[in-house]
Amino acid sequence: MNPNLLKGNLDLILLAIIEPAAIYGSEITREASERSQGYFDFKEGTLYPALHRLEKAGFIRGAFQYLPRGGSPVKFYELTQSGKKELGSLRQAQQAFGQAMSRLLS
Amino acid sequence: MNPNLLKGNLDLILLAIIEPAAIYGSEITREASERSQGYFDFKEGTLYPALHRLEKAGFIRGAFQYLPRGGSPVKFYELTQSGKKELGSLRQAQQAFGQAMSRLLS
DNA sequence: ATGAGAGACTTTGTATTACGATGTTGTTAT
DNA sequence: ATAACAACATCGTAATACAAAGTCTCTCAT
Repeated sequence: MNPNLLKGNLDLILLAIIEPAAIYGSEITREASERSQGYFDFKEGTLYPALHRLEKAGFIRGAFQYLPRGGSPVKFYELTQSGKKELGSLRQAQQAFGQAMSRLLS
Repeated sequence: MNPNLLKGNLDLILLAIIEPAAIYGSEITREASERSQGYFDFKEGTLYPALHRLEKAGFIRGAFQYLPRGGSPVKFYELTQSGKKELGSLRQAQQAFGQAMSRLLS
């Protein structure tokens, strides 16, 4: 996979995955891989800095929490109000870009 | 427009525009803008380095040529054989990425 | 109790790339 | 001759995916 194709789309993907319910890091990677039928496989160096970026921007909020199955606490992320707005914007931007691309390539 | 969305797609766009017939720099920008109904507006600092990169990679071949209407000679680019292959690969990669994205976002 | 191991998270450094800004060159018009 | 212009070139910067290495906390077998 061309890494550059992901640029600018990663935030959208992450926000979209977090949107329906709070979820933690590693699960995001699994979810992304599952939903895309194995196409996406986020590396740790990709995922975590991106989550931090989104949290710092105020689009998501993270909190450590213990899992029922035990083990170390994991960091659950959920969308903030501004994150929902951002998700809408990103969806729209992506659609516009896609349209422009398909017009251009046809 | 989010500049990052363009990352990884610029090469595809340029090769696709150059494919049908040899064309020079500024005209590529005009063509891209026209075909995308004004969505794309490549800056010089975006276009020319990208063309150089593609030329260096052997995907396109450039040659200065005079225009009928006079003026300074402009650099016409055309696709090489390997450039046609690359264009095919990029089209395919972009389609796969798009599919993965739509699956993930739906 | 203790050490090994695993799972989740963090951080650092690197390469790529779009882009703004500035400069250069050759041509034409005044 | 000078100015204006179009096309092309180049440099520095910021953003970002990613590989690699490290840390931390808990669990489990010995």
